[in-house]
Amino acid sequence: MKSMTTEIPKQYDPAAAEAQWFHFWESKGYFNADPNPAKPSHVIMIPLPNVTGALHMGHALNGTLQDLLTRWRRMQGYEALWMPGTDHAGIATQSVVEKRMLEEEGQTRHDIGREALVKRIWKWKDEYEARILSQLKRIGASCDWRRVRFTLDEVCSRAVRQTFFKMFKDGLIFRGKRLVNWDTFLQTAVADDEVYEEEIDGHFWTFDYPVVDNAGQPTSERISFSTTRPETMLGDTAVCVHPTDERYTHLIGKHVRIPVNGRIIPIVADALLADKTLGTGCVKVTPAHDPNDYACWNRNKDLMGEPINILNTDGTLNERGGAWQGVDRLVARDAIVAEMERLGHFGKVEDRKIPLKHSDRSKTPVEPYLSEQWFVKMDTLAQSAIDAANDGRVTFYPERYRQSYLSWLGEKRDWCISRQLWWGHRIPVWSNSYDVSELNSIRETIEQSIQSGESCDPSRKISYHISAPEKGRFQVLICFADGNQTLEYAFEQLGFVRDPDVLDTWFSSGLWPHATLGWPDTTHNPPIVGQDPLKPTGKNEVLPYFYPGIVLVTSRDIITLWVARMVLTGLYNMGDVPFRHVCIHPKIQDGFGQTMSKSKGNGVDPIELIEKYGCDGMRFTIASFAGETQDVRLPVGYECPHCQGIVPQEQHHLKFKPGKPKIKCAKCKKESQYATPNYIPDEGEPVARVVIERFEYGRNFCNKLWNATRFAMLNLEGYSPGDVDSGSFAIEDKWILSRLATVTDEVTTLLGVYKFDAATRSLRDFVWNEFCDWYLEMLKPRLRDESLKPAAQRILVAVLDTTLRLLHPFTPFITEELWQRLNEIAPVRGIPASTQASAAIIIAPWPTGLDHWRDTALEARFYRLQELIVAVRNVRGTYNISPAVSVSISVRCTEDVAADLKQVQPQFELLAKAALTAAGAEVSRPNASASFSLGDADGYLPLEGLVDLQAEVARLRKEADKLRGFISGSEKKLTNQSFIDRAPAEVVVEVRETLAGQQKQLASIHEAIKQLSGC
RNA sequence: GGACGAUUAGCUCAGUUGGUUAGAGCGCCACGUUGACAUCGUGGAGGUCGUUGGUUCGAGUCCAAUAUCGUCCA
Repeated sequence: MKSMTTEIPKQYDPAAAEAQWFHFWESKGYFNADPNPAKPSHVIMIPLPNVTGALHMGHALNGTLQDLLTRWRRMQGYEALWMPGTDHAGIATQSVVEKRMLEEEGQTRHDIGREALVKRIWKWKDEYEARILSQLKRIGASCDWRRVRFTLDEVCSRAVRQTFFKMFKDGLIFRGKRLVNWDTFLQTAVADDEVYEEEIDGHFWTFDYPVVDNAGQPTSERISFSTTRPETMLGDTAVCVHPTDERYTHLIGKHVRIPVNGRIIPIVADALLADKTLGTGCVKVTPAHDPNDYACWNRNKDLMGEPINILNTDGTLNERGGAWQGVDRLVARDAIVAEMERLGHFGKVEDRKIPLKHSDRSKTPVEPYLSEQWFVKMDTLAQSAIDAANDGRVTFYPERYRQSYLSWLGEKRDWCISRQLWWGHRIPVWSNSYDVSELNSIRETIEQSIQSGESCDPSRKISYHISAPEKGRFQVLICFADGNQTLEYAFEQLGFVRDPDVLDTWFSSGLWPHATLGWPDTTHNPPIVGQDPLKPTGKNEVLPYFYPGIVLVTSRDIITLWVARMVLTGLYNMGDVPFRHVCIHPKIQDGFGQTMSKSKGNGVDPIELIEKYGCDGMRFTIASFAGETQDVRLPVGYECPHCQGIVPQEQHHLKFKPGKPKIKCAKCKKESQYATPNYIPDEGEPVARVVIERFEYGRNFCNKLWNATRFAMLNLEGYSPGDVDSGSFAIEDKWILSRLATVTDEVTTLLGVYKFDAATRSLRDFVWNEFCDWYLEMLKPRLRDESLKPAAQRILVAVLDTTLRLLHPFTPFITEELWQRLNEIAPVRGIPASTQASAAIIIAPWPTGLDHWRDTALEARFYRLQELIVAVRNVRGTYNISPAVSVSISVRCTEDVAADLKQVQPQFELLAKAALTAAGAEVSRPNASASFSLGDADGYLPLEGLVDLQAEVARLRKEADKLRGFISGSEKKLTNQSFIDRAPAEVVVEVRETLAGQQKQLASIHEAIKQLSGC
């Protein structure tokens, strides 16, 4: 047993502990959560990371907080489930894979086809999912790994299919037109977050259109407008002026003729689109190719007629282009300018910088393009989610984020759910069109098919919609519920074709909270890795036990995209919200205030920091960031591989440059390659690795904790468990127990409202500034005294035990390591009565019921002692007295303070290297002594030969000056009649008392100055 | 353009309902390797709280305006 204590190394080795204990926890099944009627459940659904790439520090923060909460609740006795998984992330992933394919093989998706592309993306997904999950494990994530899900897996797919079917049947899904960002190079729509804006050199042309009379003949008037895209005039459906623009009011309702194609279009008034103060005040309206124009068209549909699409998918003009059909839009642009000039409708042209949206994938300009899309009707769904936040079923932390959630939902804009991609959940709708004469026969065919086959309830397998006839034809849309492949095939034989589009990624991730629990399956529990075949339960016990969850932990940018969708789909499918709390945490930025992201190339891999600072050090630091207000800025550095000097990251280091740029160390002047997501360093080449010095905060804290425990263990020789009579507690025992009780209460409360930063500070201050700096120091003499040692050991072990448990959610690995070591030396511990400690800290109970230790009066008394000791140290510092030299001190003070002082007399030597010679009201000032005053206690240090009279007087005068400042502030208040009259009585009393104390203190200092100066 | 947040010590950040002349970590200065810890200890220097105006007996804290930065939505 004794050998154990001497083996403990001086420094904590994070890598060893991390490898050992993660495996231990997982193999013991401590992460697993299963329905258990004896316990309340606590559920957190991970904000599923995209499989596009590896995780960065933003994810590490998110994961750390969820793990912290999960471990905390688990210790509190909850059946704590943290559900892991990843998102297929439609366009993002497909685009990464396509890009790589193009770079490495020169192939596009059209070269290899849908099936082959999807197969490749699955391969990519497998690789990155594995990487992501292993990163999460490295940060200590105590997810129930048996339950890991993927949005395209069987379980999630069933939920998607069922939700779509239900919505289709309920009439919530419809087809509609919408402007999308069209990539003419890749010939696909791209999402808003896949485009970036870039200024290009362009032109700003001014033309005019002739106003025509009712017969379509030109009048003498013309109306001028300017544009950067003249070719779109082929698709104009109106020109627009401001309704109060006097230049044009007489023209509103009249028409103009487009000179290049002769089409007659109306002049409309729209206050939102036209701006009197800009240019001519008149604009052309091309709803099919401009979002603002499209919005205008929506407001003025009746006046304009249908939007006119002039483009083919490859960016050439279509049949609406007339003479320019088949010509690329940019070539046509110049031709049309020339034609307008020839016809005499050209005004002028000027050069201008034009902000233009580009596709992130092809780097080519995108065209706004009107196309057919699928939508979900949002009115009632959005309202249900609004109600849930308004009536408190869903609460936001911090509260202000409720606003962005509500205002976004309040718009109730229909949700466009189709994407022209191959990677994702394919829309389960088949369509075909028929001549009106076939209407009855096709309806009959469908009805007959529904009745056929062995499937039970016909209304649950098929839902169809027949459109209103147009030009003698109508369209039939059929949505099949999951598991009707035979019917799908049968209808394909009839010529029905499945929609090629896939669903928006958020459609599936929005179902995450209930889909992962097996919904809509009511007869089986969701599958679990390692439990095969499924245990036949006859019902799904997991879903009702774990739904609804408790808290969603995420960052603010997906409140609308994801949080709102989960709430409304949860209400729609389950009839209840998916979680009660939404905890919004800060975003991680680099040293320049830019949010960390893969595309910016400024992301830092948490693994790099874990290897440098230890997982617990990383976690503790990151938890200390997670407050309610600010985002977190992390200045990054590169550690020179030659001399370990730190080169601060500069912005140019983040920009992608071809080749392998080097970084130069300012210290040793050597160059080296550096770690960046932009390239892989050469094999065997020395690399400057990423460091973030702020993480030393957590690493140092862990080392401190390690050594405090090490100290305890080195002093546990001969430890025996046993009861400790609280009557025998020394003042420092009572103090540390009172502080421990207070901190336990604080941390518990703070975690409950997701104030991780404050909880972390509270713990650090307690461990470092109270437990280590004061308590352990004061305990040293007792641990050397054989008669006092047994009780001191028991209290020390008990305090340490509780402290480790409080820290476990923050720093799981080091606390488990120390707990296990403590279990070998002191398995039975606790005060006043001792009990057998838990076999692992991860399942140890969270500290509760310590309130009876709290004693604020005692804490105040102890604070007076600390002040005294600090004052002595201050004097020592001033005179530069060597720590080897002991001084003596006498204190003039009240008898209460004297009694406390005498109790801690032995520690004075250790804490201030001062021998307390006398304490009490009768103590007088010795000659040639330095002194200090605390108001109700004055200390004297005889420093024969050490005291420099002049220096001491100067020091005291400085003190006195400072006091006078305080005093005049207090006096000023008390002589202010309005203060006396209007301030609350207790505040006035407080100021009076403060003033009295300050005056007393000043008097003591004056006395000392008087004596020293001998007058 | 709208909404929200931030602006406090050289750096990164706390500061709960307005109440002594504002705190922490890092960095800096001085001293110190005393058997838990130099990833350490002790002491110290250093901010008037972006700017302007207002409310109040009293403002870092509340209100208004303004500047700058960040984020989301247009």
